[in-house]
Amino acid sequence: MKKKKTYHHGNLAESLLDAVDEIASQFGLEAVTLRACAKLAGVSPSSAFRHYVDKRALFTAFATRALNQLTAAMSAAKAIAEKDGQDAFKAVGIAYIAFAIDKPAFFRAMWREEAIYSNDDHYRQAANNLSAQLTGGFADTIDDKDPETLSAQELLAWSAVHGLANLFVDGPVGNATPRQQKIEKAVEMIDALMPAFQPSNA
Amino acid sequence: MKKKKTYHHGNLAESLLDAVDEIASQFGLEAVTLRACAKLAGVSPSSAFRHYVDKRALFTAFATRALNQLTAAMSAAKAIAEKDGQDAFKAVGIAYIAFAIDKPAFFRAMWREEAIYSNDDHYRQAANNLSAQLTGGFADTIDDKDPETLSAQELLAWSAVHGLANLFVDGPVGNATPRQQKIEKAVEMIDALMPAFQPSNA
DNA sequence: GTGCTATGTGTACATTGTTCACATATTTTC
DNA sequence: GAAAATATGTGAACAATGTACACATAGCAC
Repeated sequence: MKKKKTYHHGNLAESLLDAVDEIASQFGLEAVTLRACAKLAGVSPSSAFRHYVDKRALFTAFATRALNQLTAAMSAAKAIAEKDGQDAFKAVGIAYIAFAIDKPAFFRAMWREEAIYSNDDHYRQAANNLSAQLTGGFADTIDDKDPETLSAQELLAWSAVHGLANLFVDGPVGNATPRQQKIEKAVEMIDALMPAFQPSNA
Repeated sequence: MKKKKTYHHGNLAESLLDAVDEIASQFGLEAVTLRACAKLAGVSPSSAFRHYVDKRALFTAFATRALNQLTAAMSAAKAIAEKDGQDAFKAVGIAYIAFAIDKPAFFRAMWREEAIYSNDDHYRQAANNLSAQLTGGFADTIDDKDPETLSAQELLAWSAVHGLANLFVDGPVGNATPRQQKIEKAVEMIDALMPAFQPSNA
């Protein structure tokens, strides 16, 4: 039940992502260094390049993973809300913001345009899925859809949620505020947003 | 009319900010290196430390400057809108998003929590001013105000605008879209938001 | 002028991303 | 099952970067 002390690691690509996860969680994204990741995975620095062409490629994979985690969290929140007969969008929006609050480094990693290859296929796919999950309550199709085709209301919904998440994580809002109060602020904001989604305003 | 070839530079602190500006504009934030800035300012690398304790401090100063530029742009847009009898918030919101589109590196620099000292006094002040300028149309006081005290509607307004700006700059929205279309999208989004600000929804 | 302080220089060092020739494991092929 | 081919990990090296420090030079106070 130990590490098989084999020369080959067996699952290094994943392990490196776990290392990014670990270091980013504890010390922030800026502290994530290739060498530290390699060390955490118990492997020499240069071995990372067998699995990722770049540090940037590693970050891209990590961003993709984070996007998928957030999408899953939203999906779970939606399922619960629907079962309880509550507003699905509200639940999904709160899940989005809560994720940003709880895992700021992950949230930052998802959108670091200059530090990832944002036209990577897997990354794009994950971003599309996230977009579809968030705006799913609005459109007829929950299918995977391109963020370019969002309606004004869908774009508004995403923007508001995404914006508050960013203001909490990287902005001057709620810096010294405990988590619970931030969530309440988020609920208030989404409540204030609801009138924009009345059928009469379509 | 040349550089006075004096041993002392005379205005290095500012010149270094100009260098960040220049490099970030041309090659992005990630390309900004202390040594490159020093070279651009015509000075040795170590001299930068006489004016900024850190690279991070330099970035903080640059972020502050960028915040003030954005605040000024919003202020100008507001003045024009008021003179023309147009909706002030809409004009200010568009100015915010347009700034992000036109100067993405500057916009990113403003909110890089992990790369700046976000509790620096000047930075905080600039962020407060920006907050006040954006939400000025809502509150009774346009005075400098703490972002913590924003109402739900003010927070919604900022979140929506900030969110779309971020989606354009670092997100999957509008990647291949020409500037003008992004602006139109922004106008649509803000239009969709307006019902949330009706007095009946206060 | 003589100091005092502010500002810029040059050298040096540790850390980082990355490369490359080499070593070792795994898989394929006969 | 041996040999060949391929995949995966290693170690030493390099250039670039942020930063420290002892020193040089400028500007100012008296």
